[in-house]
Amino acid sequence: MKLEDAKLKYIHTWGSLATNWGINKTMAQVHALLLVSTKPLSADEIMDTLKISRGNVNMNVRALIDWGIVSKELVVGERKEFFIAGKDIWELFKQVTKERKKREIEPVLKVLDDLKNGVEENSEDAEEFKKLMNDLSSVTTTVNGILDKAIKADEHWLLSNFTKMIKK
Amino acid sequence: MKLEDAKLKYIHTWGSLATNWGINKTMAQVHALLLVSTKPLSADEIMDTLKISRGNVNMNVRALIDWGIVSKELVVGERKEFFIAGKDIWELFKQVTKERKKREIEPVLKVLDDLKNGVEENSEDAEEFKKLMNDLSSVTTTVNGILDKAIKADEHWLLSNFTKMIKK
DNA sequence: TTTTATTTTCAGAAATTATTGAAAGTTAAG
DNA sequence: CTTAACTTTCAATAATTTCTGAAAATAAAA
Repeated sequence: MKLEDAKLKYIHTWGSLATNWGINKTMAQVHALLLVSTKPLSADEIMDTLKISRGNVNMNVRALIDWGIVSKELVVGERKEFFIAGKDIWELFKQVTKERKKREIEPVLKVLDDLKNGVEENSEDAEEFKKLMNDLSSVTTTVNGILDKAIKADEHWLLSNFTKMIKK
Repeated sequence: MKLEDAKLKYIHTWGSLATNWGINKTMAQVHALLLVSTKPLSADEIMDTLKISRGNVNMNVRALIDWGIVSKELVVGERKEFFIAGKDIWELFKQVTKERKKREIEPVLKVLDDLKNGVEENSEDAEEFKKLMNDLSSVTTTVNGILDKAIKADEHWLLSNFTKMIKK
C-alpha cells in the first residue's frame, strides 16, 4: 500500500468510527487529516483533500479548536491561517476524555442527584427509585474518578499501576 | 417532585444523553423505562408510555436484548411477551462496556495494525506515519486493557483499590 | 383446521443532522 | 482611506437517521 493511500484510508476509517461515538464524521476526518499531515494545512488544502465546502471546514476546524485538539499555526509570509493537530496521542486521549467528562458526565451526575433528592415520598417504590438513582450515580462517580486519574497520568504509569492493582 | 414525574424526567434525560454517545434516543428511553419500572412491561405498555409505534418498540427492544441489557420475561396467564431490564447498574455498565469494546474498539485495533503493516515504504514520512499508527494502537490497547479489567472487577473492590492507587 | 392474538418486517414518511455557498464581516496591505 | 485577501455566518438544501403503520408472518387457542 502506498503511503498516501494509507493516510486516506486512515482518514476515512476514523470518520466512520466517529459516527459510532456521536462525533460528526467530517470533524473526525479533518482531525485525522491534520494528524497525518507533516505540515500545517490551510482551509483551502483541507477543502481540496476532503472535498468539502469552505463553510464546513471553518465550522469543524473551529469545533476541533474548541475541543482543544487542533490549533492555529502562523506560517511566515502567509496571510492565511494554518492548522495543526498535536501528535502526542496520549495527550489527545486525555484532552478528549477531559472534555467529554466535563460536557457529558458531570451534567449527568447533577441530574441524578437532583432526581434522588427531589422525591420526598417514602413509599417502597420511591425508595427503590432513589436506590436506582444512587446506584447510577455511584457507578458514574467511580468511572469519573478513574477517568480523572487517567487524565492526570502518564500512559505507562497508568497501565503498569492498573495492572499491578488488578493482579493483587 | 412526584415519583412518576421523577421517573419521566429520568427517562427523558437518559434519552437526550444517549444521542451524545451515538445511541438512539428511543432505545435509551425504552431501557430507562424498563429500569424504573417495578414490573415487567409489554410492548403495549411501552408504546403508551413513550408514545411511540409498535414497530419502533419492537426494533428497540430487540436491539436492547441484543446488547444483553434487557430480557424477555414470561408472565403467567398472559400470552404477550413482557420485558425487564436488570437492576444491577454495575453489571449494566460492564455489559455495555463489553459490547462497545467488541463492536467498536477491537475493529479499530485491527485497522490500525493493517495500516501500520501495509505500508512498505521507509521514507521519513512513512516512518512518521507508522509511528502515529503505533501510538494510536498503543493508547487504544492501554484503554482496552483497563476496560477489560473493569469488566471483570467488582465495583466496590475496583473503587477502593483505585482510590488507594490515586492517593499514593 | 380455523380463528384470533401477537410479533415482525420494511417501504415510505417524518425528523434530525450535516453541508453548501453566497453574502456579510474582518483584517491586513497598498 | 480603499482595496483585496481571507474568515465567518447562516438560510436553504441535502443527506442521513429514525419512526410509522399496515401487511405478512408466527404461534397459541378454539
